[in-house]
Amino acid sequence: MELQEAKLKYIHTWGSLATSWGINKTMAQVHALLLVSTEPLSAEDIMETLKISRGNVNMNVRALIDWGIVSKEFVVGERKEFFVADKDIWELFKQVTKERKKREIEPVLKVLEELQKDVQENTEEAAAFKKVMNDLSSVTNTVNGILDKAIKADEHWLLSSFTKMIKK
Amino acid sequence: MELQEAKLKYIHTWGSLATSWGINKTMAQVHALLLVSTEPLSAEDIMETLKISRGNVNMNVRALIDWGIVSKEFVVGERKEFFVADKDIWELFKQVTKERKKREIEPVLKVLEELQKDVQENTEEAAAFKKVMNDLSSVTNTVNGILDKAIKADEHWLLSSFTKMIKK
DNA sequence: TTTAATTTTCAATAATTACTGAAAGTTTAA
DNA sequence: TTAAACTTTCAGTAATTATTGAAAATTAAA
Repeated sequence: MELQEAKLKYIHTWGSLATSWGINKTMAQVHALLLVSTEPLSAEDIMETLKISRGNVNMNVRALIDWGIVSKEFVVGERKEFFVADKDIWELFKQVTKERKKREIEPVLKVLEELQKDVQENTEEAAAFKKVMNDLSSVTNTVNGILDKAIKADEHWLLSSFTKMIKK
Repeated sequence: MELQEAKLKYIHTWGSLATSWGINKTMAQVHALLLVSTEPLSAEDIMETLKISRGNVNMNVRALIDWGIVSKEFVVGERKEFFVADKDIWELFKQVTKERKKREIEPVLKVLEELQKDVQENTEEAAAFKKVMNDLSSVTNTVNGILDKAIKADEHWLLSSFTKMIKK
């Protein structure tokens, strides 16, 4: 397979996979494009390669910057902005984890705790409900703690720790 | 807060949170409803509580069964079907993890490996591309392995192993 | 069998989400 | 300054995804 063909295949595959992860297709494609680019790309470059509008590029690049996985880069002699994606995949994983944790897990914990606290009733049914809320909190907290450690870890450490843990 | 009110609040909150996880809102609400029900529920019960159509109930209950987190239950003297959700939250977490792994992670690995293999070119650019694909595979494989262990673990073991690991 | 109860399917439609493109806003070079 | 280059915004529209509801299929009691 030609390199360019492989790059495009990666970009398009990534776009469709993203959908199942609850991530906007175009956002995933823009990120994929920047990830396999050797050079920083301008809005025009992205528009042309992905065949999307300027507005769409702007919105999605902005979202990627907001997620902390793409940054602006200045190119000498050029007035317009260029964008790059960090090529360190472990960093990428950690950053995405950090953001999803903040956006998608922490709000869950808040609601679960609130619901347990607010029910005063002392019936058996209320106890069962509180237990479910409590168990949900407990599992979510465990996962959250593990993700916290992953975010702070370097890849090698994480891998080796898990290997040890798993062998036990 | 009244117990019934709290249950409804949980059901609705869960529905909106699900959206950000790439999960259908109604599917999440049906599951939440079954999770906080003390009794098995019929399609009618679900229709009334969530104010949705019979077709919608049927499709989403079916999907939940397919995910392995809801099951049919027969009620003596009743001809129609009733549904229940397993109340063990750790089991729920493992089952969801298992399914998402199968549906959303394993296909990624397949594509990444394919793309590395298929590029013959020996330029510097091709090497860079292969490195990105390889790093993506490597991180994904690590995560996949961890999830595999989690799926087989019981909650207490996982929690204590992680605690030990983290303290080190 | 027949028929009534129940479940399933799926075309039509509604709701949601994403995208376009042009106008408004901002920046920088002359 | 001013004007060209560039970026941002957002109302309108397109594309996608979810839901309805009624007809078809299935099941089981009479």
